[in-house]
Amino acid sequence: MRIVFMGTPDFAVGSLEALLKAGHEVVGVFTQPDKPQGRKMVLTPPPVKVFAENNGITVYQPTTVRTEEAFDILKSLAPDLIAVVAYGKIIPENILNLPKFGCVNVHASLLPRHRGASPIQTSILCGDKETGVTTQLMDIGVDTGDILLVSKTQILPDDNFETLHDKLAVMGAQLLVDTVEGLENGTVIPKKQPDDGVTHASIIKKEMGQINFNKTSFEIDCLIRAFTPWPSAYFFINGKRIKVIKAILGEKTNAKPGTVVSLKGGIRVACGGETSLVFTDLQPEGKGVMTAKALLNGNPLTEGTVLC
RNA sequence: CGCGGGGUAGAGCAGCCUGGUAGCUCGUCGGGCUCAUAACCCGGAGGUCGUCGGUUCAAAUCCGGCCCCCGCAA
Repeated sequence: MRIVFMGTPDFAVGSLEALLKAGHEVVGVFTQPDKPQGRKMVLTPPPVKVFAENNGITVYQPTTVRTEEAFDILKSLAPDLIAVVAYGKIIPENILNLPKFGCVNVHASLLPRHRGASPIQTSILCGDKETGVTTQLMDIGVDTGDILLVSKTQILPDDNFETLHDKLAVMGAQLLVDTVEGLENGTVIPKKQPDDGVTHASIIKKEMGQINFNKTSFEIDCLIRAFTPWPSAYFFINGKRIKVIKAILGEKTNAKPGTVVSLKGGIRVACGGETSLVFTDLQPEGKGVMTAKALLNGNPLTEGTVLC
């Protein structure tokens, strides 16, 4: 099948690769423009662009696809289907209606749950036990299109954004190939999304990573796992930001939330609901990731200190 | 030229301003104590102080170049 692929980050690369391996003819790739990145603000191409170029596929990087120019390009590519995976732009109606099989999107949640920008983080943040990937036939709304196929998986207690992201990227790639095949031979029937169970996953802001010790240890642990490795959950010691990379749930305590109750096996802090959380791996600003024990070697912290 | 922290023993840090003996906590090795211990006591090993050059009788420390790591911002 003639396919135009739209996608940007790592998450999308596997899907593009899978389409190629499945023997589809990817006639063009749309991805976000190169952006300055990192400490030196070096102009960096998105992962999908790098992969596409290495495979000899023409890459287009319009600032927006809401132009006649972009539409004309797509028209001339004459795709049977457009595959959209974490592209980062909203596709206008005229493009949605262009390909014979429409625009198929891979979304990293079980729609209609967690529609929107950050399904992976939000599913962990909410403490979901189960998640997955969904392919949908895109319509005008954000992630409101008819469901094509679904693939489920568990969220393990020690899954963080990175591990879950990688897992879902692989599942998503396979699901996309299956979906395309199913549409082609007519075995996949679009199904309207149910009206109940709709939730939204908002854009992640760094401030959302600040730990509120009044929440329960489970809620805080979910925040840590959802935000690792980016943008990280954090708190402050003497005005210095400390990122929490990893924590484990601790025993009950009736100490005031935020109080350091023990330094054995990690930094054990009292949380809301008489729970406690043990920070085991942390990263002070300007430093690398280190174990709680290492942090304590050079930064004497006493039991009873109240963090915020 | 975006802002900033840092590179000293296996780990985390101090020492640098006010040049001259290499320090602390943890780990590690050996010994001791204890019913016992992530406990305690005694003892030991382990460092070209990121790199190159300069100043000096003398540089971890002062000066200049370079490499690398990280936080913020984007």
